[in-house]
Amino acid sequence: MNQPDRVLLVDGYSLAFRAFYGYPLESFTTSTGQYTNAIYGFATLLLGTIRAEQPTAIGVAFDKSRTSFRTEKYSDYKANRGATPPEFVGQVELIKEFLDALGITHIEVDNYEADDIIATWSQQAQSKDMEVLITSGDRDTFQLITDTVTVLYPGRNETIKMTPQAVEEKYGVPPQRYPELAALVGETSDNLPGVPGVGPKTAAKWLGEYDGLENLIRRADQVPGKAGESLRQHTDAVERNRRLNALVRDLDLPVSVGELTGGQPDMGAVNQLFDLLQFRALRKRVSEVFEVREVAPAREVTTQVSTIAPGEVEAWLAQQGNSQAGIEFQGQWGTGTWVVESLAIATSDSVGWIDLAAITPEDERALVSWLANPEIPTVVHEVKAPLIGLWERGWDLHGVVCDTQIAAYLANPDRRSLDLVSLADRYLNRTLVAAVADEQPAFNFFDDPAATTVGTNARTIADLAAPLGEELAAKECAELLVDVEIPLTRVLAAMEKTGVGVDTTTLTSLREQFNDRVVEAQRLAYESIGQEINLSSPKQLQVVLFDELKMPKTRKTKSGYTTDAEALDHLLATTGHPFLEHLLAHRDSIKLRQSVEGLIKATAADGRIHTTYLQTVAATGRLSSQDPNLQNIPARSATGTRIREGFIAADGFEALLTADYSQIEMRIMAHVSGDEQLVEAFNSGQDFHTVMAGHVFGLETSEVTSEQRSRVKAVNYGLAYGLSAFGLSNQLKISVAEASRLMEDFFDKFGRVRDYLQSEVQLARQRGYTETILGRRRYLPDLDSTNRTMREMAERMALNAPIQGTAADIIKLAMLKLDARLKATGLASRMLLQVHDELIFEVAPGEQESLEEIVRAEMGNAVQLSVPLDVSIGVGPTWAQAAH
DNA sequence: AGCTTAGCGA
DNA sequence: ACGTCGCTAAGCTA
Repeated sequence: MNQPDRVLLVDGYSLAFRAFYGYPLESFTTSTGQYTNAIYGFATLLLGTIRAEQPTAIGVAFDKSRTSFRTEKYSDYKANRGATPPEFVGQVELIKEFLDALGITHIEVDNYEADDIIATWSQQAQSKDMEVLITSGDRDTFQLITDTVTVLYPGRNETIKMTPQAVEEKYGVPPQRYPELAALVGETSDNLPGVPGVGPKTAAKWLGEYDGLENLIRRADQVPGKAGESLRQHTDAVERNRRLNALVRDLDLPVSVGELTGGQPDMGAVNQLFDLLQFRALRKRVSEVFEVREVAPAREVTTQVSTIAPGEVEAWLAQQGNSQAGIEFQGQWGTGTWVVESLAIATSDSVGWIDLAAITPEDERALVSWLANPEIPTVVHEVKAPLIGLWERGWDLHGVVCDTQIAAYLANPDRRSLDLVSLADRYLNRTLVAAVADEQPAFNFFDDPAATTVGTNARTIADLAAPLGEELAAKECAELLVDVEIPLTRVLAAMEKTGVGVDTTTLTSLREQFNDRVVEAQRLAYESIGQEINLSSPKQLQVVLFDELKMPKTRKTKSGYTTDAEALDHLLATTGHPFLEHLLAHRDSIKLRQSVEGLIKATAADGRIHTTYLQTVAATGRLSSQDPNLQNIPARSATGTRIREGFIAADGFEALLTADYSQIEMRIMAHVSGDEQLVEAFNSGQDFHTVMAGHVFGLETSEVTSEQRSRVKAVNYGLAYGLSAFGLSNQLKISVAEASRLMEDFFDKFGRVRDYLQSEVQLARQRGYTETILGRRRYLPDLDSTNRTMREMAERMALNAPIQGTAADIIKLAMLKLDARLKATGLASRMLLQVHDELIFEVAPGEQESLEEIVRAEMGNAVQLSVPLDVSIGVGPTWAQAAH
């Protein structure tokens, strides 16, 4: 290993503090409330220094705590320092994460300060003939300056390079005497008073005349004047100061200076961190700064990919035996089409690429039976789309033991980058070059350019199985993957492939109707303000509402005042201006028109809409639906519900059937909390919210008013979300005091619920994660955040994740059971959609009764809880009419 | 292209 | 600061 010859030593806290005060807090706050000014500034300053100084090795030292051997010797040491601002504290860990991502060493040592670490490194460096640069805002480090040791000291506008000459010039003493001067003068920032009446000038003069502090003190009686008198009276303080400001140069460090490196950024980790911190421009700086220094960048692994020629597929597959294989499919999928064009298979010792356009019938037979063989364990990344592609060909894939995307999601469901490039970087420390579309591949007659890309991905997928498997095993989520998520992928694939039927005529007519409303509302709106503005532009609306019409200001947003429906309603109530009415009507209609428009556009050639379910997005374990989102089709307003009239059963089917769990989250709450009254409320068979209200207000159910019922209902629903009295008061339009009394009444009667909620957060804080009934975890490191907003948000997540996640678990189990049951009974009816707590089916002729029975049974018995899982079912020719 | 605001669902 | 989890569309800014 090369000896570094120019080492940069950084006092971490010192630099972080300088950054904290140098960058305004208000401008550096993420949307989640995380402060980032110190991190941003730290990164900027550090990268700037690296760029300017080009060190070959870097080490960062942190103070381990506010106490050290110095405070033991002198309890007032640095005692004048105010409490560290809480906005700063939370950023230090992230700064360390940033350093980790850059591959820069940072250490701290019990009982010693960062400067002592730096002094020791500096000492070690000198015996190795290395040049040393120190970044520190503490003047104590000046004692380390020599011809080869320079301190980069932050000045007002620029960093000053403190060399021996600079110290001599500024203070009149050589660097090694600087601490003697400081001992005489005192150091207010360290709470070390010096000799009163003695400043740097006198001190420097004395040190020169008497040849150092030791001699000065020995001959103190010869020092003339008032200052001399003062010195004699404060000799003890001076000696104490000198003892305390001497840096320790022979610490036992976990990392010696020779082991420091120049850093090697892990761009995956940097990007992940910067995503979190919402930094953008800084990424480029990182790569620029480190590229200039020619740090070995990519751990690129070249994969040898063999193109399996037509006619050779069978032999090649036979050669692979039944060993575990990673598969990458290449093709086109989305909006109702799924085409697999080629695939690569990676086993432990080879990678083969097969072009499906060029295979022989014998090849195809061999490949089809290889893919369908459940005895061959296969690993795929994001298997759902290509699986449908295989089905389109009449093929199938069995034996999937791991979907690397889902596995990575289960390991940490809050992670957003689950693409292969990120996983390769994270788990294999391997850089995959993302395919660049506009790059012209060199022409090669024999090798398809797809072979290399697809083959490399297959290799990566195969290699990811082990580390992901280990992580899941350690997190006890392996069964969840194998028994639930992977089988569910097949069920979802079938639902997507089937799609849901729409009646284009109905939708088109709806679009017309909604459009008429839009036009009319717009006309009236323009009329009422005497001008034409873009009603969809919050910015233009603000001008009209607040500047021109001088309406009272609403709640603030980042760039002005909100014009959301709630605020407009309020303005309408106070001002009665007709514009607001028309504006709201316009908003409403334009939204509906757009929804219908989207559905029409999304209708595939087969007259059906094929949504895509995302299995790895929602941090709680829910599914999400995309392109189009069929999980947010209007349901609450009468007009909105009309859109559901456009969803119909296809020809050959007699109706749609919807089945949903009633109050599933409250039932889960009853089960996990074990609250007897809550359990009983569900078992009573009476209206749940009314029974609950009866308990809360101490009334017979028959005496409960609808007002009381709706209040308790709001509490019921809010509970699982970590509802606050404020939130409840807002929702019910009652005072905070009233809301908090209501919550107290509730918890008085349902004490076990309160206990459960409290213990849930406590357990999550202790373990670092929450858990659902199936062991699905969600990691919540922010439970320990020093930032209250972030911590409280994490606490609400900790309350909600087990409930929402368990509900997701339950319906996933129900879907699996239903799928199996439908197959086993040979019914032609099929499952089409999932909307969190609801499933929608297409009923085949004559099957309504048996389907209803099966659905009720499998959904109701998906798991056994201490309360029944109530399922309500509706049937009708359209989704609207199948509602109940 | 990416952010902000708004609004729909569970 | 003040209830969780999502997706989409539009306007606006860079």
